This record gives sequence, C-alpha cells and structure tokens, in this order.
Amino acid sequence: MKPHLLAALKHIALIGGLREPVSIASRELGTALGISQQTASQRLLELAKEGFVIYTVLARKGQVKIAAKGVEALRREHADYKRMFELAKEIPLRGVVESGLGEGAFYMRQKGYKEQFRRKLGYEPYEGTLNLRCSGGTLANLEILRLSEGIEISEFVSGGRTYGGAKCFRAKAGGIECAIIMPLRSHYSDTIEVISRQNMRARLGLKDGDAVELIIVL
Amino acid sequence: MKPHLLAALKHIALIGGLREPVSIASRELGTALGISQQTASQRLLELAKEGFVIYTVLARKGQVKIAAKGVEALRREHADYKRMFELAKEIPLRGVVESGLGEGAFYMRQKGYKEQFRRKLGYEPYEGTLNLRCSGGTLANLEILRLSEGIEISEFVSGGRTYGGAKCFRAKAGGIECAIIMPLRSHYSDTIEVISRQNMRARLGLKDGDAVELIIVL
DNA sequence: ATTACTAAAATACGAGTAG
DNA sequence: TCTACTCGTATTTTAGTAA
Repeated sequence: MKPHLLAALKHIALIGGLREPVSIASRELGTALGISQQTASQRLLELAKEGFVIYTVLARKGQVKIAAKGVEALRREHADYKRMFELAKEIPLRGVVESGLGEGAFYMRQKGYKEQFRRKLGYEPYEGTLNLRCSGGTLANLEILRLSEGIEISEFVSGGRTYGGAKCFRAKAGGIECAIIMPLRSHYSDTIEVISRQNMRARLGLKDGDAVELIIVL
Repeated sequence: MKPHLLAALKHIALIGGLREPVSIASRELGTALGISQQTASQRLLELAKEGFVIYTVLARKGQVKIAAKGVEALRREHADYKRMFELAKEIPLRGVVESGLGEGAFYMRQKGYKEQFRRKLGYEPYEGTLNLRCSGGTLANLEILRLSEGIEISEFVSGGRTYGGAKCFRAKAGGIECAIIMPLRSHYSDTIEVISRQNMRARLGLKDGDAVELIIVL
C-alpha cells in the first residue's frame, strides 16, 4: 500500500470510519493531512478504487467507511508497530471456541502432516483441532504471528492432491502444551486452529462460546 | 511527518534501528519500499537532515540508528493504531517511582492551580506530586493520553510570571483516587506526575524504584 | 456549501554515472 | 561493490473552475 494512501486511510480510521460510515469533507481531510482539497478528493477516489474504503457522495457530502481490505491494511500496520515496541517472547491470544466443520480433523489424519508434526513438534497431535475466533486487541497479535517465522510444515502431494504448507507456533493453554497452526496460503482470517497431543475440548471441558486464553511461545 | 519518510523510518525500526545502529544498503531499503536505490538513498539523507535518524556511511556502507525524534514519531503512530483498535475507557499505565526535584510541589502550591483543581477535580490535591517513569508498552498508552482531551487546566499569570496550562486525567492507583497531570507545552517525556488528595508516597508506602500500576479512567 | 474536472506548475523519481 | 550527484522525464499536486 502506498504511503500517502495509508496516511489518508489512517485518518479516516481515527475519525471512526472503522465502525461506521463517517462524513468527511475533502477540504477537512486535506487540512488534516496537509494537502489540498483537490488532492484529498483524489485520495478518497483512489482509496475507493483500490477497495480500501467504500466511498459515496450524497447530497454533496462524502461518506466513507473502511472496507475489509482497508481494515486488513491497518491491522498490518498496527502489528508492525506492536512488534517494534512490544516485542516479546510470549504473545497472548484470546479467543472464543467455535465449532469447526470437521475439516481440521481431516487434515490432521493425513500421513504427510502427522509425520511432520511428530518430527517438528515432538508428538503426534490428537486428530482434531480446536477452533478459536479472535477479536479486538488480540487480532494484532495474530498479525504478529503472520509476520513471524514459526515452525515450518511443508506442503506435500498425496493421492494426486496437493496439501498446502503451514506454520506452527508452540503455545500453552490452561496448562496444556499445544500449538497453533496457520496455513501459509490463506487470506486474512480471525480464527486459529489449535492442536495438541490431547483432545483439548474434552480435556479443558470447553464448549462453543467459551473464552480461551493461550500464550504463544516464540 | 511526511508519509514517504515515515515508511522508510518504519522499515529501519523493523530491522532493529530502534535499539542499535543497523547497516543498510540503499538498494536494500529501496527494494523493501518498492523504490529505486537513488530514491532510497535520498530518503536516508532526508531522514537524517530532519533529525529522525543518525546516518553515517562508513566504508561505503550506510549505518543508521533512529534518533529521539524518530522514536517519538514512531510512538505517535503506534499510539494512533492502538487507539484505533484497542480503544478502551480504562487505560493502564505502569511506572517506577522516581524522586522529583520538588518543583511539582512548587507548582501545586500556586493558588491559580489549586483553585482549578478544586473546581475541576472536586478536591484540592496534596502539595506534592508522585513522579512515575514509564517504559515499554506503557509508553504507547501515555501517547494515547497525549492525544486525548482530558480535563483542562488553564494557564494564568501571577506575580509577573506565566504559569502554563495543563491537562488532567482521573486515575486510580492502589485503590486511591488520583489524577495525572500533563503540561500542555512540553516536549516528549516518559515520566508522569500523579496528584491526589493524599500523599500517595506515604499512603502507599512507596520508595524510589517501586513499581506502581495505575488505571486512567477516560 | 460541496465534489472533482482539466491544465499548468511543482515535485519526485530514476537513469546514468562519478567518486 | 558502495553512496549520492546531476538532470531529463514522469508523476503528483494544486489552482481555477464547472456542476
């Protein structure tokens, strides 16, 4: 994302464009950014064209709301600054239990993955994943992980199908050693998959909607 | 700060320039930012000229370290993103007790301030301040306060001298109601002054070097 | 009041290149 | 190799202005 677009996007976020459509005059935006009304107007159009915001002008007043792509870009920035100033060996993540669609278990059954987990994690995980949906401040920490290296799980081919690569991070939740796994090729997601030697759901007595805190150990 | 300069500064921070001088080739920086070697070189020169970094080229290799002004700019950004995603009514601050130079008490004795505190805070504070030096992640929260409104304390003139304006935020520390006070006209500082109805140092049995956590209530 | 077009002015960029 | 200069060009910005 181009720096000057980011600056405009950031300003829109700060006046509330993340939550709801805000009305902003191009002159106002211009003044805030130290640019002319004309340029500010252009910035809004550009942001909209690139899909960062939804921009409509109603009754001669611009209304702007940050789109998913814009939120993602801002979260990336947030994660960068967090990493810069709050770098730590332990990263907390909070999330809420969600039922998956069972595909987690399907992947965990594949030999190609099982083998790698045993070698790289030191154990063969239970055949099922715990899905956690994160929100709020925790999402920025997720973003830090996305930018970190982690333990590499390579892609492999089996039965004419390619199973994609992923990366793992060791973690602890409720005293249980576990790991989270992130697919390498995937778009933004606010849910993480937790694997462990044991069935975490049963072990911790979790049901959908329960909050779980886990600590990633880098 | 101009957006394109910020982008370069941020990249330098992410490769460790906050902590120590890092060696970076202009081509490298250029590739990372999607600009040419020439432009990247110019960015470094510009950052140095504006005082954001200390830049020296030794044996044909650029060495760059982020200067105080650069750190400040980055912290501002960090605070913006924090505010955007982690906005809360309660902001935690952690700091370590430091002895002041007694000027805090001098100011607290001035009628012009005392009067305003009584009116706007609801009590007349103890004539002395508790100084806390903040560090780490807490500094970003301090920055949030710097950008927030707070309770305004106006400047006034007395005895031919002008006493500057300030802003206050209500807070709680160790169960005691207190407030932090920030001068309006002042440069970046990592220490805050806490005032309260009581002598907090005595009341909480604090001595230099003790850690204190307080919660700002916006 | 607005937004946003066009065209001119200002600025930023990178190729070439010296040190 | 490296940095960083000059300079022609491309891009960006803004003034003027229409809608």
